[in-house]
Amino acid sequence: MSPRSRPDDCCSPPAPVEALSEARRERLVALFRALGDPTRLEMFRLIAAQDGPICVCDVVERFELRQPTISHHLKILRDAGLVTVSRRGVWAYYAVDPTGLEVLRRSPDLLYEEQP
Amino acid sequence: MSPRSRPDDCCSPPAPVEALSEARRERLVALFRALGDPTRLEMFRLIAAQDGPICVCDVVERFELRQPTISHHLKILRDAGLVTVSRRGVWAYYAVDPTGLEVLRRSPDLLYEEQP
DNA sequence: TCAACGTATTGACAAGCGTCGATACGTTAG
DNA sequence: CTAACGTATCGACGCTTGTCAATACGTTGA
Repeated sequence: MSPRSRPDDCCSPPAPVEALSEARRERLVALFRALGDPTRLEMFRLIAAQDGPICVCDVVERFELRQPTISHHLKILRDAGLVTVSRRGVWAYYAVDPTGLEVLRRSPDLLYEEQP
Repeated sequence: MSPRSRPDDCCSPPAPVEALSEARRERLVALFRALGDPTRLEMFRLIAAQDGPICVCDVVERFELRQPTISHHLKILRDAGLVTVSRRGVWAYYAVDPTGLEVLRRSPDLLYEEQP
């Protein structure tokens, strides 16, 4: 029993929420975490603003961070499924991963319910 | 001069990207960071799944975390503009902040360009 | 073959974050 | 008024994360 009466509508049983599948939740978390850093946010915007893939060397030029740090951030964006990398010789080119972008677009709905 | 020739299209100057305003960037970062944690993601889903505001006591019941921790996460969601709180006596009720949800919905576009 | 270069990985360190117990604050029942 | 309760804040503690220097790896020009 409640040790105290509650307002009428305080604890009417809340609507049950189907938990996201482990995989889907982790995917979303990784995506949000990747964009939840100012540097990576701007980095993703830079990559997304290009017509085609952008060379890592150009990314390095745009930020006041050391090359290994840039590489580290790019890996996080890659692991989150937000960008893809392709190589031509020594050079690496990054581009937006349309799949990841689609997940981001649908994320508001994914937050509400499971999706087929 | 480059100490080495590059592939033809390696470093054609990348498209310039207008930096997000400090305020807009911080807002987005806070939003993404707030959702970039499994607990807060599920917490937001729980709140969003309700027809009306949900009592903190019900949120506490749904997670295997201590009440101060729940309160801490709710504050982060609040600061990110994702939820609002209203009080009736001792009880606190949380609900989705439509403004924050709208920012999330528009985030894919916000990533590309400044918005009026 | 070899030296120079672009990129990725490793290891280290400080700062930030998630969690907890303890406690403070405000409200309400008695 | 006072005791009990719901919620928020505080302080502390490991674990994670962002950054760097050093280094490894693979490619390419000579």
